[in-house]
Amino acid sequence: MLTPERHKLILQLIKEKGVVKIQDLVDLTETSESTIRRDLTQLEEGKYLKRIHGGAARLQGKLQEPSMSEKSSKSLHQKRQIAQYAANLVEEGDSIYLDAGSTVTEMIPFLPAKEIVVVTNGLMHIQALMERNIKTFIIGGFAKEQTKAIIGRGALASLENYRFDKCFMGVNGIHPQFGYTTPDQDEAMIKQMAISLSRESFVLADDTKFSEIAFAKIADLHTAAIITNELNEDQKETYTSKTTIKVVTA
Amino acid sequence: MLTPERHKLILQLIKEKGVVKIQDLVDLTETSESTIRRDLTQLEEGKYLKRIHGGAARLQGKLQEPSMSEKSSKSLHQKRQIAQYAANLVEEGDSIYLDAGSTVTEMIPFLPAKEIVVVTNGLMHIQALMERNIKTFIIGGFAKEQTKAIIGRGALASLENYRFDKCFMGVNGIHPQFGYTTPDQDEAMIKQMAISLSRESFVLADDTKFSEIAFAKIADLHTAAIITNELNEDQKETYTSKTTIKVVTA
DNA sequence: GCAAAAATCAATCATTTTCATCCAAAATTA
DNA sequence: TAATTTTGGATGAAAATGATTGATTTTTGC
Repeated sequence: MLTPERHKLILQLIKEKGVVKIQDLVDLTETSESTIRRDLTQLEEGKYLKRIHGGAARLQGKLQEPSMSEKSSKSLHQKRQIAQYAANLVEEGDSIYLDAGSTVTEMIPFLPAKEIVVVTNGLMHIQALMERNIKTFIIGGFAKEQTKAIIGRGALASLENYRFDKCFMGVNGIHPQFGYTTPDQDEAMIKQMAISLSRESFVLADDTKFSEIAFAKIADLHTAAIITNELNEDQKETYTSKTTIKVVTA
Repeated sequence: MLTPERHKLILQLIKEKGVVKIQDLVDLTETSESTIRRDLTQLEEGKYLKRIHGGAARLQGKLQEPSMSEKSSKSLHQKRQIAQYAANLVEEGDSIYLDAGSTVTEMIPFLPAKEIVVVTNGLMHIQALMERNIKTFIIGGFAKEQTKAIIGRGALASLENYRFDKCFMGVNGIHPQFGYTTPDQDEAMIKQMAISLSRESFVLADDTKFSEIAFAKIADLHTAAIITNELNEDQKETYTSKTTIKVVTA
């Protein structure tokens, strides 16, 4: 049984029954426990389910509020610093792409409102963008609940119609060898496409993010910068040495 | 039986009956007394129940059911009635289009969740649809702030890729001569296109809505129904005489 | 009311199940 | 063919489980 088939089956079972046991999945798919475990790990990384001892469970609807721990923490402050730096890169008249993701959302309050056009696949961004009266386009496609992102074949086709001066990407992690990474292949494809449609690409990464499906090998980023902070000299070396990208400390 | 399943079962039983005996839980879950005791200890720590000698009991004190606040306005009640009627028209396996608008939003809680696919241009719908785990696609295009609708050339192009079994339209008004009306030409075009892509079309209109740019002449609706209520006999005559549409009173 | 009997309890331990990790074989791709 | 990806099995660690023990609480019989 092929990987996408198994994933689909697992998700369907979880949707129906709420929980599913690993052994049942092994029997059903006629594969090994190892394989099912890998599947579950991947699906959990993509925020499609929650692993529990003995199997997996549907994760309940709302993502919990950002807990105090995180809200007040250094992490948020960092995110905002980076976001502000990134937003200042946008010039009046620019057409930009904003990737789905919480770090990118933080950019919106700092964007120059006049005369810019924003295209996004992030449902979370829409409200904030409209409140600032920014001309906003959303790409069409499948709405993924967990990340509030538009993904899928349709989304790729929809995205193809645009060109951007700059695009801004969130990442789940940065891997020295594989580039910027995100756990979900579908989201990775969208990111890749957006980068290819953009004159300049920027990756927003706070240093908590410093490994899964690479959505852009560093070589694919023609003109790009990792916008981050508190990167130590070793890390800087690692990334800058591989290509011509800039590492900016906000 | 997996731990979360047992926990869920225990909580459900306690919710229903107020108290539950350990031995009953042992029999029901086919596990050992030790396991149930551990479960109860954990659930008590999480403040989900109170342990008592021989079992566990619901803890009183807090969460009350939703208050009176919501269920007054007659208009809302009407809208909901209509919405519920419309939602019942959707069958499992249907692919449907939901037009942007508050009346249509009301349909979502009543939709059969299984196996349906929803396409929409209504940003307001997305959250509710995703919460119900309904496969949701949004069309791409310009995000209009006032109505939280996706519109424009891009939206039309995006919409073209779909076909629907049924589509559900909100309207601003109904005009005897011009048909269903909406004030915005862009939105009207989207509506018209959706109707042309759909095997059956339904218009949701409470009687406060019974005249600007017609988005669909009655003749354009092949198979369609106005779903409304408290329509008087004169009005009924006016609309039914013009074409084969049905007027349904919810 | 009181003591014996019964039931329930927390704590501990051995067993079983599940887990992450590693490695080699198979399958797929270049 | 070589290189990469996917798979399945093996390993020891970690977690969950079930039985046992003796203490504590409740019930029973008087």
